[in-house]
Amino acid sequence: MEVTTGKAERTRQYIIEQAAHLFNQKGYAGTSLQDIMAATGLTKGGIYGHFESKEEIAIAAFDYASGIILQLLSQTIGPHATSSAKLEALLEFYKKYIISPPVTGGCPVLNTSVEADDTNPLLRASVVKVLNKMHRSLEHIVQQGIQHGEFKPTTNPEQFAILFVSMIEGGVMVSKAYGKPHYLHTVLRQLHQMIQEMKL
Amino acid sequence: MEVTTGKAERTRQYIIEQAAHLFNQKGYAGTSLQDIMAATGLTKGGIYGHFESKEEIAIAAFDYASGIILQLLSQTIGPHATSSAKLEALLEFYKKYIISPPVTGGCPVLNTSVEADDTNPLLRASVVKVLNKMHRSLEHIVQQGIQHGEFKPTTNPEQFAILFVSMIEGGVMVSKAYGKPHYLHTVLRQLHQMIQEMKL
DNA sequence: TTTAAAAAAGACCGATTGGTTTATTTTTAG
DNA sequence: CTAAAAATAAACCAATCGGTCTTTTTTAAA
Repeated sequence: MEVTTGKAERTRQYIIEQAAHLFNQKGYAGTSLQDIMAATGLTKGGIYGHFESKEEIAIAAFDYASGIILQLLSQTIGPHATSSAKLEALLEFYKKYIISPPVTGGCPVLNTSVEADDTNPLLRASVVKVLNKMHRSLEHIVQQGIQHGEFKPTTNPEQFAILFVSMIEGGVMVSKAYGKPHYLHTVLRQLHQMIQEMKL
Repeated sequence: MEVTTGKAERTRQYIIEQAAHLFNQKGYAGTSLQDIMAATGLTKGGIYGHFESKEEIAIAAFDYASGIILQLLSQTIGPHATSSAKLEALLEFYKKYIISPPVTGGCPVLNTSVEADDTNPLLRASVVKVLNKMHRSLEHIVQQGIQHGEFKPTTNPEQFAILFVSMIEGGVMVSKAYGKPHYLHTVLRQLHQMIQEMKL
C-alpha cells in the first residue's frame, strides 16, 4: 500500500512546475528543452523519462498553472458569505495579480490562449476548459445573488461572467504591455461599479 | 526624380505582408524563415537582401499589421459627425472583426503584446506605441463629445479609452479561444450601453 | 543593345532543435 | 544487504534553426 509519493512523481511534478513558469513567460514555441533542462537541472534523458514530448510537458504545465489560478480564485471567494462580497474579493485578488502574479509571466489563460488558438488544438481545448470553469463559477455566484435577493432579478449571470473575464483578461494584457498596473485598476473600478449597479 | 516604386521596395513590402499573416497566426518564435520562404516563394538570400534579421522582419510586419488596423479604425470613424456615432461605428467595426479579421490570426496588438511583453523589448515598444495611438484617438473623440455638449461633462475620456481597448482586446481573446463571436458581441453590447450612459 | 548595378538563388555554415538510445546510477522492496 | 527496478546521465541522431556568402539572374539606365 502506497503511503508517500514516489520519487518519479515528485520529479515529474517538479519538472511541471519549472516548465510552467518558462512556458508562461516565453511561450510554447519560445521555450526549448534546453531551457527546461537548465531550469530543472535535469538532462534530456531525465526529463523524457517522465514525458513523451514537449507538448505533453506544455499541457501538464498549463494544467498546473491554471490549476493554481483556479484554486486561488476558489480560496478568494470561499470565506465570503454574500455574492457581492465574493465578487469584490475577486477584484481585490486581481488588483494584486499584476504586481505579484502567482505564475511568473502573467495570466496563463491569456498567454496560452493567444499562442495556441491558431496553432495547438490540444492546448486550446485546455484553455476552453478553464474558461468554462471560470464562467460557470461566476455565473453561479451571480445566480445565488439573485436568488438571495441580493442582486436585481433582471441581472444576466452569463452576461456578467463574460464581461468579468473579458475585461480582466484585457486589462491584464494592456497593463502588462505598459508595465503599469494602472490600466487593470481602471478596469477593476468599472467592474466594481457594475457590481454596485447589480444590487437591489 | 523617382516616380514609381522600385522593385526592391515592392519585394520588401511583399515579404512584410506575407510575414505579417504568419507572425500574427504562429507568433514570432513559432514562425521560421522556412515559413516565410514558403509564403513568399523567395529563398533565404532573397529575403535577407531586404532585412538584416528575423527580428527586423517581425517589427516591420507588426508595424504593417497594426498600421492596417489603425487605418481601418481611422476610416471607420472618419465619415461620422458626432462622437457617439464614431464610437458606435467602432463597435460595428469590431463586430465584423472576428468573422473576417483584416490580418489573419486576429488582433496583432493582442498577439504581439502577449508574446513580446516578457521577451522582446523592441516589439513591446512597438505595441505600446500603437496602444497609445488608440488611446489618444478614443480620448479625443470623447473629449470632443464633451465639448460639443454631447456627453456629460463628468465623463472621463482616459478612463473610457482604457475600458474600450481593454474590453475589446479581452473580448477578442475569449471569442478566439472559443471560436465563437458571441463573447465579443456581449462585450460590444456593454460598451454600447456605456456610451449611451455617457450621453446627456 | 550593351552594360553596370541591383536582386535573388542556392550552397553552405555552425548551432540548436526535439527526440532516442544505451550505459550508469539511484532507489526501493524483499 | 542485495537484487530487481526505476530514474537519470550522456552520447547520439537527423532535421531544422537563423544567418552568410558566392554565383547567377534580373533589372534598368545609357
